[in-house]
Amino acid sequence: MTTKNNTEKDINCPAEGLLKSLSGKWKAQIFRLALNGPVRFSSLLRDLEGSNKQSLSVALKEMEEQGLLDKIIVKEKPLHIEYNLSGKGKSLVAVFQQLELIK
Amino acid sequence: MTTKNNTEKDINCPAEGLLKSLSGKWKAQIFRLALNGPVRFSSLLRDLEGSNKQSLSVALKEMEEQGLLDKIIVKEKPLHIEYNLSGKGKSLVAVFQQLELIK
DNA sequence: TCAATAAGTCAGGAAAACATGACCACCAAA
DNA sequence: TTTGGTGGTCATGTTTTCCTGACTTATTGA
Repeated sequence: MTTKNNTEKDINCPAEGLLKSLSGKWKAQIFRLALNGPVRFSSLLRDLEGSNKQSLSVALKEMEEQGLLDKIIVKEKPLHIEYNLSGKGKSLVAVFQQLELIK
Repeated sequence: MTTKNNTEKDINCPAEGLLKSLSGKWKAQIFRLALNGPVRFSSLLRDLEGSNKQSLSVALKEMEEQGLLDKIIVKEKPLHIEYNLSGKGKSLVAVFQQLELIK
């Protein structure tokens, strides 16, 4: 149940999976903030007005599963968790930049 | 009410609008079919298994509003309506091709 | 030891998206 | 003049997604 719908549709349209992986109320914004450096659960909760723990938790988990974010446990001083844009995530940046030109 | 959510979010993230414009159960598939030439309401209904009038109607309307599809009334022989990929729609193709490479 | 911060989970409800079936208007062929 | 195709709308119901509030575990600074 980690990844679910690898149905016929994904075969028909490879882009659909990626598209789905960024649909949802908070994912694009999380992605955007992650561009500026590692993001953290609690700071996202603060920065994304109107967001909530549950939704962010789910979004982060899914983005991690889809390989867009890397979750790393920082064992230093205040011991916390960071989410970083993965290689795959970074490769999406170019796509988004193209997208922004279209408007 | 033709275009609705030009809220702060769109200002923060120009790509989000486009992203949203292709989220939804049928839009990617409609887009895909529209690549091969004009699509029609009734043929979409036939070709997209599991689809229904209501959902297609809404999807087509939104894609039209977002400027991805052009709705044209063909006044010839059987008098029908065609949906064609607009210029903006076509410029998205390159983006999708890039997207497919990421997988 | 107490309170705070960080990062969550869980049950439940509200809201949004999607599907169903009935219906409608227009046109054309039989 | 009724049957069939095309392109829908509308009311309603189901399903999915999202939000809320209560609770949890671990770490840490006072």
